[in-house]
Amino acid sequence: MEKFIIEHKDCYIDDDTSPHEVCPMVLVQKILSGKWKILILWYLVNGPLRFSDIKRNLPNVTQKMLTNQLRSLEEDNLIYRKVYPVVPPKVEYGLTEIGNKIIPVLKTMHDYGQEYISDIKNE
Amino acid sequence: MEKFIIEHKDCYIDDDTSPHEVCPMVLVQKILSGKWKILILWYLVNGPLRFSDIKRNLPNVTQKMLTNQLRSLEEDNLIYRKVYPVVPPKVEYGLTEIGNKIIPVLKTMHDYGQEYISDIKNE
DNA sequence: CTGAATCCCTCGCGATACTG
DNA sequence: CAGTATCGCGAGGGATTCAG
Repeated sequence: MEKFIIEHKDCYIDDDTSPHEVCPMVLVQKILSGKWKILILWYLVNGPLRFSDIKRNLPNVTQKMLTNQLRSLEEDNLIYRKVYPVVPPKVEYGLTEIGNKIIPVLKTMHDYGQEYISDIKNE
Repeated sequence: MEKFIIEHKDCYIDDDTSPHEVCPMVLVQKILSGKWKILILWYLVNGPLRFSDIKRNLPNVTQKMLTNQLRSLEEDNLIYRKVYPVVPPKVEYGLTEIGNKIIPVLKTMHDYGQEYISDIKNE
């Protein structure tokens, strides 16, 4: 919970009894904030991938940003990072247990995105 | 679709047949990017609210930012803005039709947030 | 009450180059 | 292949003031 010292006053939506409680929505907002986070997660749904695999499918991300976002997701325990001591280096990223639990969120997002697109087109 | 001229190359996840197609996940990412968006939407789930009502429950947001985020959500057609010609001014914000469709996403997010919190606590 | 207008600054993000 | 290291820009965000 280190990173998520969230002031309860950030959000009065969940009228939690205890003060200084974490608001779930604020938490999710923080976890998913970042230009490439949900795309990375979405891409890992089908199984672990190597760094280059992820990068290949997110052509507009720079190495720095990809590393950055992966580290952040790793800190939040959504993904794991496994280094194979081989040469050339091989690093694998995959969803953790708690990372897998976010899949429904991603799926719902994807459904909404498609619905949004078709709704707009039909105007 | 004005705002969402999304290069297909941003995302190879949905292997759409047509090039320059919009990736649903990129779309959702753009729609929800912003520090207060999902909190505002989540708060409007229970019905329309006045500006001051929203502000009261998001104590750390400034007037400028709240206005800013509301305008953005309005541009994306997620919320409507209704001005009552009275004095003092009364402005009401509520979910549009396409805004209502995002509720499942918010609910799933909220569930995940709670699960995340309890999982962390049990470590 | 609900804004708009300013000023200002952090930091997210990108471009580029270098390493084991 | 999978990273670090630097530099720097610009947007996102915050504090304050003014207005209808």
